[in-house]
Amino acid sequence: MQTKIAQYRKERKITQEELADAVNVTRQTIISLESGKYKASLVLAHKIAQFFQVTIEEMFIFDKEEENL
Amino acid sequence: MQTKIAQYRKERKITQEELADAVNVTRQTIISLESGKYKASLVLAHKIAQFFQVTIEEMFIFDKEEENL
DNA sequence: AATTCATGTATAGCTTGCTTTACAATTTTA
DNA sequence: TAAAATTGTAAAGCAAGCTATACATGAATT
Repeated sequence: MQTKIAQYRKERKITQEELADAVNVTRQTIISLESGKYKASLVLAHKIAQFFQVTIEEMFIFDKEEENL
Repeated sequence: MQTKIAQYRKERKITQEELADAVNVTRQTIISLESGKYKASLVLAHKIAQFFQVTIEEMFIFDKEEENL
């Protein structure tokens, strides 16, 4: 899974810490998500997408093993 | 968090087992999601939403503690 | 009434998301 | 260039998602 978190964050000139605070997780969590170390939970994904005013599907890009069809 | 999994599943006359097989988890997992025992992972949420041809946001309803605003 | 199908409960165990802390490296700014 | 801000790495530990298995209940069909 890839995410556009870093991209959107930089576009809007928001630091990892600001984002972390906004969605109520630690900076470590943001770093790990951005670097692909692990995947966000559904609720966190929702919070992040909402913060950037986009849908979850727009923010997180699933790859083929993660699809059904 | 609430989900429309059971609702959509019944509407389309799909059994828990069929859904479980379709998204590659056990029936237990579907039961637990439907009964609110725990929340789906992002990838599983995506698979389920995709199976029913809806967005994640349409399938999963977040409550206020899970929002930012 | 007996069988079958769909749903539900319970539990032990593995994996992974997330936290916390501490420290290192890189970039920015004064 | 020195200080400050931002990003990164590492590791131990807790909590939660998910599996696997086994058994119970209820509805539907014959």
